[in-house]
Amino acid sequence: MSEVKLAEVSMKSSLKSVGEHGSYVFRHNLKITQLGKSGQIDEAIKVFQHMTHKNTVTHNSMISAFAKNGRISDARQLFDGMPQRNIVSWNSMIAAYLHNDMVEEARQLFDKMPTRDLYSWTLMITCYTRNGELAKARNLFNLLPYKWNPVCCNAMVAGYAKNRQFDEARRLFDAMPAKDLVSWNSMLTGYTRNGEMRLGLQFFEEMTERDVVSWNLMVDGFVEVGDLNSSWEFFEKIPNPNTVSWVTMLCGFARFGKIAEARRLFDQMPIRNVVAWNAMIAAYVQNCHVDEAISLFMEMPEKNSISWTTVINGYVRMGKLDEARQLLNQMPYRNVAAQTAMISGYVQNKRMDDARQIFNQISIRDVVCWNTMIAGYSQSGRMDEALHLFKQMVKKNIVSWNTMVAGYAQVGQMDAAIKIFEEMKEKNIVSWNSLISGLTQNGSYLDALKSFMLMGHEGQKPDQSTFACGLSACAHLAALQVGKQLHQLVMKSGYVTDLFVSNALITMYAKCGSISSAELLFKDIDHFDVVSWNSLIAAYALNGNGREALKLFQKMEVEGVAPDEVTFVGILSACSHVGLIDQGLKLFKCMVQAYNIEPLAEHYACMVDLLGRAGRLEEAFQLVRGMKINANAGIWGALLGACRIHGNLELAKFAAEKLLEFEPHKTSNYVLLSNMQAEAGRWDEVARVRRLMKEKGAEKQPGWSWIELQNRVHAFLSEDPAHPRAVELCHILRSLTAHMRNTGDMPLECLL
DNA sequence: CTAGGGTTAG
Repeated sequence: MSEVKLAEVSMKSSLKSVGEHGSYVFRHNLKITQLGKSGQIDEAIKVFQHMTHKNTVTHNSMISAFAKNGRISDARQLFDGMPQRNIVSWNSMIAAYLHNDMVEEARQLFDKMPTRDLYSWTLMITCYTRNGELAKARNLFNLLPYKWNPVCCNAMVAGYAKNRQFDEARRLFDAMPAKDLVSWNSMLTGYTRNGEMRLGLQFFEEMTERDVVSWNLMVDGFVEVGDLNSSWEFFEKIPNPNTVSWVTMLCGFARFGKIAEARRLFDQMPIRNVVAWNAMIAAYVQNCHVDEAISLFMEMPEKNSISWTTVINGYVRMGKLDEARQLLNQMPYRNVAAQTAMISGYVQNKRMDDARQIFNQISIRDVVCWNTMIAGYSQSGRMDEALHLFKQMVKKNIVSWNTMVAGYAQVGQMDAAIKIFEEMKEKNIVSWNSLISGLTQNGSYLDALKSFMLMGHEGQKPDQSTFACGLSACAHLAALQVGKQLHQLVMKSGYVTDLFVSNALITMYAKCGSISSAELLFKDIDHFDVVSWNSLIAAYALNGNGREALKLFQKMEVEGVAPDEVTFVGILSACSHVGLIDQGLKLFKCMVQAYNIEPLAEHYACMVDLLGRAGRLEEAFQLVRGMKINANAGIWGALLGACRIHGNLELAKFAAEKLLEFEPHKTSNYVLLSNMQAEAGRWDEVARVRRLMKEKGAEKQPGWSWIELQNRVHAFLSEDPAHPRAVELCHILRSLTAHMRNTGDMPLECLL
């Protein structure tokens, strides 16, 4: 009721202004609309602010101008502060949200608005279909009194078609009493944008009337599926190609590296607008011709913010950060996209302080900008700063959440990662993969597999990354049966050809001791990479088949595949396991001299192990002392182990002390040292080590063990009374230990 | 001033 009155008042006031200042207001309203459409938002604001008389239409025009330039919060502020609102004001604000992908806000406004018209309903239907909520869109559509209005109907057809509901779209399309060109093109868009070019072509031939949009859709559709020949064939047949047609074809060439063809098109174009110039510059940037991009940028008559952003991105891609920064500084109206490109450049080069400086300059930041910054901090391991920004963010999207999960996982803070993951309202495949890969990388293999299962229950299908992580977890658990099941799933899913997956499969079979399956898989791979070779080499090394590992290494050299640092970790450990001391030393030398690979801590650990096992402790120690890099726990652990075997107490003490600097909480290190002291009868030292252990707060870490039974992985915590069959288990274990003692097989813990 | 297809470029 009150709204009707309000509308009347608004009507009266606008009639009044027509009388007194009519042409003045009308002129300026039009100006605002034009400036808004052409991207000159600052000019539009100036006109708005200087107007002496404004009416509701003035405000509505300004809302649309803001919306078209991404200034959604300004639009809303204006909407909220308007003296009077009519139905167009509401519709314009809903449209503003729709065009800025803020479907939820649009819906809230739609629910609140006092009266609705055809515009409102059509807007909302589009909102729902953009969000994939087709049922809700259809419900609205069915309620409409004027649903056979072609505009409204087209919105529904387009919604179905874009969401691959071709049958529903077609049914509605066929039922339409009055079809226009947009109706036909709406259907066609569904096919071409979804890569269904067979159906698209069929439909295109059915069309009684076509315009340049229809043709452009076909050209772009063929580009999308990588069929450049058909694309070109259609492009040449377009009766009156417009700039969009030319640019679409140009981009098609650029995407497939045909830069000369793209340039030829650019030169032949009858009209070159800013978009065309930008497309050509982007074509050069995509194909790493930054110099050409720059010279074209200099030449172009009129530059917009996209032109600047493209060349800045070009420099960033080539790692020329200073040049990029210079351009950014020269840019007349710096926008978020350009600034974000710069931030992303700094982030990639771990220059977080420079990135932060740019970030702080930006007044209105978008999600991408925030996410880039957060990703930068998490990739640098600065999770506190990442979290600080994350909490400050008002509008987070799924990428923001995923970045945090991955960041915490990377620095080993899995509790924090899980907490963020569980707080997520919406999860996608990346969210799950971040969690599962985090669990795998941090040694929680069982939880990784559990999450893999849970993901399936929640309706998310695994992709190549999920499979690679799941298989890696199986490898570490030596869970052959579960691994085989994953293999089955991989084959059904069609990811068998993925190199990461194939390599993970090889490693899984190898670590589960099924070396023949690993070999079989290796033979089946079409295009292997160095990782495939490494996987099988490591497989042989792990299974004590050092000679086979070395043979494979030779074969790899014969086939011209350059080994990398991981390859050498594999073959050096193979040599160590089999006791090929001289061979190992030779290969180590060869790695440095012939392959120019700087030895990593892992390589030194292998060498220490190799020399240590052979009793050449002094040599091993000299090797460690001569290293350019810092020693790590692996190296000192290997040395300590060797000292243990050969009873060198002095060196053991030294190695143990170093080792405890890295792993002060690991009980087994103290136990090893204490046992050695005990064997030597140094009881005072034994007591000292025990004391040290208490001081450092090292506690006995519960040992997890696992076993596969009937295709399920069962986990056991040592001294776990909670296990339903603990008593039974202990009984069996005791008899097994006794049996092993009798037969001479010593259980592991008796060796310590 | 607000709604449907196409807007190709960052």
